[in-house]
Amino acid sequence: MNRTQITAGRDAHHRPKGVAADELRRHNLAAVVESLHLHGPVSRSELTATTGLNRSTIADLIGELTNLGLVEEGPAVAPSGPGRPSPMVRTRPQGAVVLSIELSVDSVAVATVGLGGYVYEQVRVPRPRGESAAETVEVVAGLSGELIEGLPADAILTGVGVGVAGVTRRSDGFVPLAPNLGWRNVALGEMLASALGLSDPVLVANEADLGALAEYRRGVGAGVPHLIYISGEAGIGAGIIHDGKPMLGAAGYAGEAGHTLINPDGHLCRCGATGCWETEAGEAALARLAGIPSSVTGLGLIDTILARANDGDQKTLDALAEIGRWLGLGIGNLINVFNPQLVVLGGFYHPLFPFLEKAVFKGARLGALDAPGDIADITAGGLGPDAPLIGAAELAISEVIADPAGHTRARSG
Amino acid sequence: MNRTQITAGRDAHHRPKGVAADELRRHNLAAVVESLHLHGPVSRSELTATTGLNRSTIADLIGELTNLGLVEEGPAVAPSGPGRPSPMVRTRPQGAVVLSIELSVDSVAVATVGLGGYVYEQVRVPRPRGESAAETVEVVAGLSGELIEGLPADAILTGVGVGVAGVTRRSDGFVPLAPNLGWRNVALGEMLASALGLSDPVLVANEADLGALAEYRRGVGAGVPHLIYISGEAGIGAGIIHDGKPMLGAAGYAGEAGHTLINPDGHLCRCGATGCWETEAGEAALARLAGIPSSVTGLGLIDTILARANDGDQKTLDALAEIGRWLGLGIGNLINVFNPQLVVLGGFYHPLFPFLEKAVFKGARLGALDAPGDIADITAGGLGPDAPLIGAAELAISEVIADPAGHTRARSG
DNA sequence: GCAATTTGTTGCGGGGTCAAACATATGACG
DNA sequence: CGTCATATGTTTGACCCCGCAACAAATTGC
Repeated sequence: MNRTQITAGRDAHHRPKGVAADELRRHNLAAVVESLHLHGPVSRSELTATTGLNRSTIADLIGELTNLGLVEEGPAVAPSGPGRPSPMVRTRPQGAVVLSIELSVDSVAVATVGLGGYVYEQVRVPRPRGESAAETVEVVAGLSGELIEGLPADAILTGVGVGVAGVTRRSDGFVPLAPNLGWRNVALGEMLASALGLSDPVLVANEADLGALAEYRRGVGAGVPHLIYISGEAGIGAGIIHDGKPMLGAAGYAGEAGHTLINPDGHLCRCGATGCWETEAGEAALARLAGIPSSVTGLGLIDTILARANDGDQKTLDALAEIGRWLGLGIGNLINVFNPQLVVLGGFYHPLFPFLEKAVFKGARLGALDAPGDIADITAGGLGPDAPLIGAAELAISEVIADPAGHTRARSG
Repeated sequence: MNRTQITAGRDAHHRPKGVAADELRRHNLAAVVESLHLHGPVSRSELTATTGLNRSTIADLIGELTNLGLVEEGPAVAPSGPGRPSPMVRTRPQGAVVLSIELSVDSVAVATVGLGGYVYEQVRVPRPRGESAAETVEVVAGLSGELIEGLPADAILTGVGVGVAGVTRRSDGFVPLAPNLGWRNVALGEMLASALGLSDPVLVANEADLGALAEYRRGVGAGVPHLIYISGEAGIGAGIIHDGKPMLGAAGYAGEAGHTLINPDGHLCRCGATGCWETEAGEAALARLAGIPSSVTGLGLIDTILARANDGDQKTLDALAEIGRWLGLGIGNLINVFNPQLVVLGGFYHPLFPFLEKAVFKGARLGALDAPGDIADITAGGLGPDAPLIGAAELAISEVIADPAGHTRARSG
């Protein structure tokens, strides 16, 4: 038995911060806006119930939000029982509109989205593999300009969200590595900001992370606080929502699951290693197993596979089962490590899911620890190919939600 | 181009909560106590600087904490320059003492720890493999009684923290599965609560999760908000700190990395699968490769290995290199997926680290994506074998920190 | 011993929420 | 069709919490 004072670690620079009263107001405004943004119009009295705040406080908050142009009150709906009807509160989409951009391997998409999730307009155009960052940015800037032109006169643009198929640094929108786009060390945030000519901040994030955010907020995973989104494009990426918040890691590179080792005796990967998850379960593996030349990629490949599978072509079905098996094994690993409630499949796994499903479940069960009754569900995404685009909008809108007063005040001054 | 309203998901039951003024006070009290608990005594003026709160507010907070018996002020230390000296503030250990318990495969340990990390007493006794939960609980309850007897008269016991080498459900301390202890469906929390005869809540958590917490709060990872702790006992477990908070997953089973697939052509695992991480890098693999009979386990095995390695026995060194290689490959996978700043090795990897280090780094580099300059560091733990025990204390003390006033009020009424 | 400096202390004011009283709008009932 | 019960918006006052400013106290340096 000993008796000692444990000394605190040397490099301990985390110091808890105090909080003043204005922080409280900001939090409560955010709670109201978030509730309306995610769950749509509700009556005032429902808001008091869900937030736990007092009637008078809610009235005050809604008053401020109305003045900010973010919220408006409609006529009361007839309640079920007696009592004074409570007016419906809803977001005012034009009060905060964001531009959302998705840069995928085979296409780029742009949308204008208002608070509450109102999509004003949306375009997607193909992108040739190998196009440079500068070229892609130019295309996107052109589309963006058109969409912004098309907005109503009273719409207030408050931010830009960008999803890109690569490793991103969120602090400044720098993309050190996007192997499937063929980009390296691209200052994407800056490039887009100057090409768009907007004063608004440009928030850049990884495509899979945004897919996860979108499916969590508006897709099959709505309200499921622990989920993983698997994005199958040229490579494999994962986006993780943990306890309702995006899990990004120290530098924002979390979820780079494509190059985790799963089969030391497997195939050689472009990354130099052998048996990465994406060499066994990715697009290239699918083409290889299905006997389709590697020159056929992206949508062309998936359409071919899908057509053959629907025709009952055995070689294709076998290839899909093998891909599904490896996909499932990798998912089992992620389930063990993250303990999610739900795994959502996006990218090209989405259209192929009916043919993958059985093998995926089998593979995942094999790997996942048998904590009884707690196996996560696996499903195809609810938003289809637009998940990352919607996620990019949500990313930008989150800034408004986090500080409704501050955000709107900043652009009037 | 289309024009639609995205509908929010059907099952969306997350509703943001509002916050009142008392929540603010609680937060600020917690900030002060946490700062003192983690970083030791500081002057009042330093507290105003680190928390960002006003002088008068800090005075008020310290006054309340002093009345609660959680904090005391000492004489002022001579400052460097001119000006009125500021009194030192420190935790009052006896104001909140917790009992911490660790149930490992080969030993059990008990300690009494006061606020600020003051260890009153600490015992560790061997545990025979195969001992039942009831037997282990009885042993632990006996030790706990002695340690509680030995506390000063004015010490106030506020909680119990338990670390156990198995899958745990935090809500009620239930252990559905602890394969390395040979336990299944054990209501450990309830058993300990009644055996100890204390009214305090018993918080049960996974050993690796607590190791991570301990190393983050008081070990080599102090202040490093993104770290992974790898616990090598009979199996392998991982505890994850993400953004300064334990990452537990939906049901608290996150980090069960031992049974992730890493080598489909590897050895058969007790879990029924083939090529799990722990069959390639765990204790059993070490014994197998070093040519030591499987009857030798735990400390006996490690001591033997260590002795032979120190003698320069080539077979043992080769075995360690092979273990280290697989350990590194698995760590590389975790790095890709979590993007931590630091990986801390605990359990039997701790004493063996000098012999594993080279192979571990090599293996981890192989798997980890080459985002330049962002490779996580890998190191042996700073707290040695007691990390989970310290973590269990931190877990229980966290309850006091989170709500200093509420917690102490509860036990006077 | 006096000025400069830093910090504790005290009193006041403002922001934010809550509780209670009052006003208003609806349904139910005779 | 009027009254009552019910639910909810509105207004007012109170309380809590924090920041600010003025003042008091304790130390250094000259």
